[in-house]
Order: sequence, then structure tokens, then C-alpha cells
Amino acid sequence: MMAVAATKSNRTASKEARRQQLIEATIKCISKRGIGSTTLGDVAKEAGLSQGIVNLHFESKDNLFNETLRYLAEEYKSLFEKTLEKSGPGAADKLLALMELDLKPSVCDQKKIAVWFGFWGEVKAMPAYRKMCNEYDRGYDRVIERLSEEIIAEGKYDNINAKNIADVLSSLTNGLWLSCLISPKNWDRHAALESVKGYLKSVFPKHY
Amino acid sequence: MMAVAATKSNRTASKEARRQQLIEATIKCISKRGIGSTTLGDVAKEAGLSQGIVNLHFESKDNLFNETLRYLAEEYKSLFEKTLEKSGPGAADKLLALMELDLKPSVCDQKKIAVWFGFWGEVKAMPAYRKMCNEYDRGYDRVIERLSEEIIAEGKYDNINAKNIADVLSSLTNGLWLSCLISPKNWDRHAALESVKGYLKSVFPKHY
DNA sequence: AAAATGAATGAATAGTCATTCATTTTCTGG
DNA sequence: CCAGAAAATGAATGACTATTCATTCATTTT
Repeated sequence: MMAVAATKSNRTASKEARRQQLIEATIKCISKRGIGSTTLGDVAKEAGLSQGIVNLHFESKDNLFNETLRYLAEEYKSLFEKTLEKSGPGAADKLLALMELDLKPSVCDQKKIAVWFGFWGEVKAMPAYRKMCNEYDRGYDRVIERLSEEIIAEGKYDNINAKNIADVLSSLTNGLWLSCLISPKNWDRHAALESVKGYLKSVFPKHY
Repeated sequence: MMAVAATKSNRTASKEARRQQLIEATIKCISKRGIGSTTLGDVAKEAGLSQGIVNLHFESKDNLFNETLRYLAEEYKSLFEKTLEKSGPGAADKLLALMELDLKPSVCDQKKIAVWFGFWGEVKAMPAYRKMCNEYDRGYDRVIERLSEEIIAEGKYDNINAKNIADVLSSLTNGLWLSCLISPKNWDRHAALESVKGYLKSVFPKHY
């Protein structure tokens, strides 16, 4: 965990590494205790550092939490873009790959989802959280809508609306994440993926 | 707001009314401030009562929050059952009515959803919340699965799985709620309902 | 009307936690 | 190796808040 810090002998790099380390500790704490009862003491202990360390590197708890959310959002964004780039060539393949991404263990694991829901749960209290979630999500929705449009054009599907489909797909994964959070015992990654594929098959029968 | 209390002529009724009043104040506070920064002082002030009142009626903050979640869950359950009963006669009608319920303003409004997400966000920290959510949800899922089975049998649909459809439908509404929470400005109840109907149409084309 | 009961109050308490800062440790350039 | 700078520490501070409880208030019973 401190590998990065250990390999750096340069101060600004070390500073960056500490921030990273603290953000990771924050994620771990929130996933264990929830946002409401994660204290700066918890985070410092999880990182193996001293009480005052968070304020030294992040000024305030608020700021730490904001940066943590941004980190998660950037992490997802980069996975999303990489997936989009590597998959294909057709729109149908790309769309499926994106849906699969959302259910991959690295994205859809109980710990990480607990953190996302923690932030979502505070959206009403922290407009900054809402703003950030909104901005990132908007981008994904647009991509999914365009892919759907392409598929609709390719297949000459009638009577269906790309916006609706994009809405359903993004809602679907968010909803599946909730099940994973609420009923981890019964949660079945494979079944969830089958549900998503079933949906794709029913709207785009010529493609899936 | 104190109408119930005002009509009391016996003490136990008044006691029940106070609990109710405090639970409603809690919901209001959580929807405004989020779970993390709702204090007992806030709740008391929102209810127009004194500092110590919550502990008098609920023993502890934990207990108040648990009872609040139970209240919300019971409220939804009763709407669900009433909807199931009044709609019909066919399974397809019942299913649609249940989906419509989830998007009705009384169920799907920003304030109430903020409270649900607040509780979901704390699930990792509070196993009691998870347990409660789990128990209630399981019942709804079963109903939806059975309705889907009926529809599948009626329509002699091939190659589709009632469990998958039930998963998709419940995930779908939860995901749509998240959009309503995160992007209330762009949230369009009618569009959301169209998305759900679009899905039903694509899996059960003979029925919708 | 007096006494009794229980609801409600709100000030006091005890504990928690974010933040600060004086001090110590570690690093770097000369 | 040293002086100065940056990083890190952790005890102290002050704000906040759940909970308690002695007291007050309102209603019911005798």
C-alpha cells in the first residue's frame, strides 16, 4: 500500500502519494462504517498515520470527502473510456461491453458500491456531490444514447426511442448495484448480467 | 400538523401521535440535511418540541431512525398492497399498475427518495437497515416474479425468464429514483414511465 | 378542590470529533 | 555533515450533540 511512497524520494511526489493513500483509506473506512460514522481519526488510523494528517493534506474533512468522490468518479470514467475504446467494432459490441463493465467485480463489489451509495445518500445535504455525480453521469448517458441510436439505425428498428433505452440501461445498472448492496448473500453477478442481456435481446433482437 | 394531537382525549393516543409527529419531523430533516447531519435538536425543532423529546419517546437516536425506516417501509408496503388489490383484473394490468405506483409523485418525490437513499447509504454501517430493506424487498420481488410468470404463461412467451424480468423491473425503478435524486432538474416523470412501458412492451409485446 | 399521574421541558453532563499548532522527525542542497 | 525546509506528529482546543434528569405543566381521578 505504501509502495508508491516508498519508491519516491521526491517531495512533491511523496505529497501526492500521501493524498492518494489517504483517499484510499477514506474509501476503506466509508465502505466499512458508512459516511456518517467515518471520522478523521479512523481515516488516519487506517492509513497508519497521525491524527492531524488529513487536515495537513486536505485542509478539511469536507475537502477530503469531495476529493474522494472525485477520485472514484475519475476511476470509473477511465474504465469507461478504456472499455469504449477497446471494445467493438460495432455499436452493439461496445454497448454490451459497457454493460459488462458495470457488473465486473472491480466495479460492482459491495465495498465500492457502499461508498457510492454513501455519497448518493448525502446528495441532499452536499450539493457539491450532486453536481459532480451529475456532470459525470451526463457524459455516460450521452454515449449510451448514441450507441443506441447507431444500433437502431443499423437494425432499422421501429417505434423505439434511443433516449428511453439509455435511461433504462443506466437505471438498470444502478438498480442492480442496489440489490448487490442490500442482498449481497443472494447477489449473483451472472444472473444480473443475464438480466441485462435479456433486456438488450428484447429491444435489439437482431443484434443480441 | 398537530391535528391528531389536538383531538386526543386520552393519553396513550397522544403518545402515539407524538411518535408519529416525531417520525414525520425526522423524515423532513433527513430529506433536507441528509442523515449524517440530522441531529436530535433539529428533529425536535422541526416538530416544534423540546430538546429532550426524542429520547423521551424513542429512547435513542438509533431507535428513532430505525422506526423512521420502518414507517417508510410500511407506508410503501401498504401502497403496494392497495395497488395490487385495486388493479387488474389481468396480471399485465397489475404489473403496470405497480410500476406506475413507483413513479407516482407521492412515492417518487425528491424528498422521500433522498430519505431512502440516506438509509441505503448507511446500510454498511447499520445492519438493521439492510435487514429491514431486504425483508420488505423480497416480498415485492416475489409478487412481481409471479405476475411475470402469469403473463409469460398467458402469452406463451418463449425464451424468457420471469426472475430476470422481475430483477430488471425492480432495478429499473430503483435506478430511476436515483436519476430523480441526482438530476431533479431534468427529471421527467412522464419520460420515466415511458421508459418502463417501453421495456414492458419489448418483453411482453402481446400484452402492452 | 386536592392529589396523583404522566407528558414535556430545557439546562446540565459527558463524550466525540474536526481542527490547530507547538514540537519533532525527515529530507535535501550545499 | 550541516542548516534549513518540509513533512509529520499528537496533545490540546473548542464546538457540537446525544442523553439525562430535576422541574414544570396539563390532565385525570378521587
